[in-house]
Amino acid sequence: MTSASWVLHVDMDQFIAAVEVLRRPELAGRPVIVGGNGDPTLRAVVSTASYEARAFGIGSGMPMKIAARKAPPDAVFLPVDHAAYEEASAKVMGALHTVPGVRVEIIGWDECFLGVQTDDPEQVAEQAQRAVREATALECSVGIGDNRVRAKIATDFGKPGGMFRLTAENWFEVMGERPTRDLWGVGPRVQKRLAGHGIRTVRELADADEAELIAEFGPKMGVWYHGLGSGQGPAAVDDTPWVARSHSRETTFQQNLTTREQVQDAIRSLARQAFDDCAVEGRPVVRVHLKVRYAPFETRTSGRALPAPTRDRDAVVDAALALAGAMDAEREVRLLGVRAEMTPPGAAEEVERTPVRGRI
DNA sequence: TCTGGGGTCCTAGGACCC
DNA sequence: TCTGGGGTCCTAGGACCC
Repeated sequence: MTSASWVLHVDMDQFIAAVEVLRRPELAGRPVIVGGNGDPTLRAVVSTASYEARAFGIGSGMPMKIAARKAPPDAVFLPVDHAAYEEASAKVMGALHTVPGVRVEIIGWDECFLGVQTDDPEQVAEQAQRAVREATALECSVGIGDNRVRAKIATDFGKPGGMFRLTAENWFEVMGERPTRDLWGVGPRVQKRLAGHGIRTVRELADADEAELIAEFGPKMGVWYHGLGSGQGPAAVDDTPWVARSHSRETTFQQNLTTREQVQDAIRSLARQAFDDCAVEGRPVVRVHLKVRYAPFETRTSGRALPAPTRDRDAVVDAALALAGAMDAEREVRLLGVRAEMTPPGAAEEVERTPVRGRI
């Protein structure tokens, strides 16, 4: 007998908030909001809100000031504690590796794909949930699909703590009448551009003229979006360890920077940190990017190749400063970011890439 | 009403080469 | 009257995801 190939998407429920509640059981049942340094009067955004907080309309990505306004009196604001989440994440991924027969592809702190050959994917999903629960006392949801796109989208239908199967068989029944925005990889911009062609639902996207989509989005993304309408996507799960291509450091200033000296000092500091992150990996830096958010809210980015790959920190700092000079950093600045891009991993064996934004 | 910090990949268009 | 055609490299910027 031959068993079928399945993709499972495992997603932790309210991961960061759950980790916090785990070490402070007295917070259970209360609205918990984690973001910035925990002070909701400062410029920062919410990393995760517990389900109790979400009931008040608070969600991740929301400014902490707004969250504070919406939150009830018994809400708890906590600072982000990366080390704690990394530790919990490692335990979760370790537990998933113990599930028999699965390949694990980690795609974030609280998310991964499992690849498995089986005739009973629900049973594997249950094993995964049990393994995670026993190792960490945390809950997760599982999406089961015949490819990555369907598995990923399925997960939301299983939340919290459950599972859902989405395949070619029930795709249109489940997704057909939903807005294109519900598709993984379609954000507000693309949703709008699709609407400009009269495409509002998933089914309309599937039925759209591919040539029209290619004209709008280009040869790769046009074809990709069209396929996305019918839930098409890659099914491979790759468990080779992820290799970073770049590292960046970014800071939002509580008080806007107003002088050239302030801006240059900040860029020097950020460039050094970004360089050091690359140096830890032992790979030279080939390119520097700068992101500047001017007051009130205009953002500009720019990048420049270094004359040659370098392990010299000062060369990277100088390149960042030169970019700043070219970017009119005279104006009032509220955010700066410096990204250092490294030589590509294994530049020789360039792999065929899936054309999807973000990490699929 | 006020918008983080960490990433990846795609497209357009100009420069340059043959 | 118009100003090749194809390829590659680079910069700038856009969009998305967690």
